[in-house]
Amino acid sequence: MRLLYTINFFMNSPEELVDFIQHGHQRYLPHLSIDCVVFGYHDQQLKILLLRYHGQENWNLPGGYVEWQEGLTAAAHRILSEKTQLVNLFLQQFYTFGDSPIRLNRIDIQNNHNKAFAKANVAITEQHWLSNRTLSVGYYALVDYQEVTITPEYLVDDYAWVDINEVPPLSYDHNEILDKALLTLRSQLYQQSIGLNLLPEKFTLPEIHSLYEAILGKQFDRRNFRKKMLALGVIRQLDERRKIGPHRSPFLYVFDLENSNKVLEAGAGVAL
Amino acid sequence: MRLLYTINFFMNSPEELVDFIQHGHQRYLPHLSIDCVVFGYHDQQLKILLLRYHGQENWNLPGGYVEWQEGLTAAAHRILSEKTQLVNLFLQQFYTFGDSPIRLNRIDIQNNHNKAFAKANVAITEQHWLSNRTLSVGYYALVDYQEVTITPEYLVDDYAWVDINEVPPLSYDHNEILDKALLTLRSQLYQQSIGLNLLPEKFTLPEIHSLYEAILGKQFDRRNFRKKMLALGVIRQLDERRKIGPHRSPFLYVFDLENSNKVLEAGAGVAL
DNA sequence: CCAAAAGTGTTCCCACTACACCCATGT
DNA sequence: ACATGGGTGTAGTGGGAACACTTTTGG
Repeated sequence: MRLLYTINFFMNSPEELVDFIQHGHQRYLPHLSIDCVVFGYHDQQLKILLLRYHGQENWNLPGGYVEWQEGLTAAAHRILSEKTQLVNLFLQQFYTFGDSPIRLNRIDIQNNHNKAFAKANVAITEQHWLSNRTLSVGYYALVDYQEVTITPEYLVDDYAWVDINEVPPLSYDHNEILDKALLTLRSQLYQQSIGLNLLPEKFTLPEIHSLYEAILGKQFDRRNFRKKMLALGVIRQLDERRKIGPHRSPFLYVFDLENSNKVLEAGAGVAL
Repeated sequence: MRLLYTINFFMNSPEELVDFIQHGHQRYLPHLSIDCVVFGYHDQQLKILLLRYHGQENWNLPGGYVEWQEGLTAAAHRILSEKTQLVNLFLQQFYTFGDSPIRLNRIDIQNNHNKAFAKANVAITEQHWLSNRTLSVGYYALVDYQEVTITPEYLVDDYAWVDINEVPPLSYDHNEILDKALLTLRSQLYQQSIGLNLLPEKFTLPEIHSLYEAILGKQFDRRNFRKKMLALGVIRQLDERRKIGPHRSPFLYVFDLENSNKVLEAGAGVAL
């Protein structure tokens, strides 16, 4: 059962924004952020969620800061729920970024922030906490595309789901973060119950088939794919069908959680 | 060719220690550390390097802080070279730890530090930079056990190579870090040229066979193991043998770097 | 000659691949 | 009836697992 809550937002008024800029250093750890690569699936395409902040040209991954007394994983969940209203997401840490030039040199960051935060009428100086060098912990999330309701924050001018094959240049090193997330997702595809979070509870074989093709960027034989998924025991066929218009009704399947967990334990897990 | 350099040390005098405690916050990013799990192989056992700091009962993983203008990967290499004198190590980031109680609550840390730094005669207050909440980025390293020369820092009372099956309770959440490192190592064993860094340049089949058994904690059939390694193309048999006393002389093998790289590119890489 | 360790080949089975025709449904 | 998409089985192949005897060497 997936639970959907409506949660409290983050910065949805000019006052909250100014408070964030002026007092954020009292609330958040400096030098550390979290960036989330949110994968969604729709229309046979694998997409990611991008945000564009006020005054910036480039798109960004949704991200945020860690509170002083907050666990890292908890922070990732909070940040994501602030952007998507989804909780109980599948969320996986995959790498911490601290090498690219943008993460060593703070000039561009200061510049960017000044544009983004122009709405607040508060200048971000070189000494300001937001101008600090910041390392970023990358998490990827998997969401059921149709259940996500994006409620942009005050600072977010625009958001978009974009196909992973048509991702524009992003701010900072976010393209690099995305690339690594995608690599990780692909390598973990058969070890984690990936589809569980990208598909509705009941789905058809063609649906999960297309999903795997979209994620891995290649094609699979229908018959062999079904055999493999059943042999691995990650999905189970139901005795129901779905009506899909003027065509034969496909069977419905569900993820077999008991078996999936066994598969997970067997495959040692971690990758790079 | 592996290169061994002697590098500059870190804290090898009371003066440097006091300087570190008093002025470290000017040199290092706060709230962030790096911990390294150094795997070494000897006597058919997989071991890790542990340090014990002055005044502490428990053992620690070698670790350190990131300089303000230093890349994260560079910091990991620097920290490790300060402890082992080895450079050009295989070093792999595997997870960032920020959830366990010790990483949320700074009391114990302050307490520990006061014992450890007693040598310096400088009290670590609750406001001191070393008492801050600290997240840690985990790296694991693989070293050729016989080439490592440990030169303990001033603060390090003792060091030890301990079998991974006999690891005592460590400080902070270091046992958790070790567990995750080991999981990662195991899952990446056939994708990375792991053995390259744990064995001498030329090695016998029984040697690499025992290494794999030690890492994975289970046994493999000699004949099948050889077939698999040769089929994967990661090792190549030489026309030399090694004298090993009153027994048949085993052939020597080397890693086939050309082929290993191909294998690496093929296998998507990342895991967690 | 003996003890200890290394070298080597075959069989079996399962998992993955390739491949094409029939069925169901709504218009 | 037909167009569209879904469902299904078989044969071949290659890689992994199981398995035991012979050879080398120094003492």
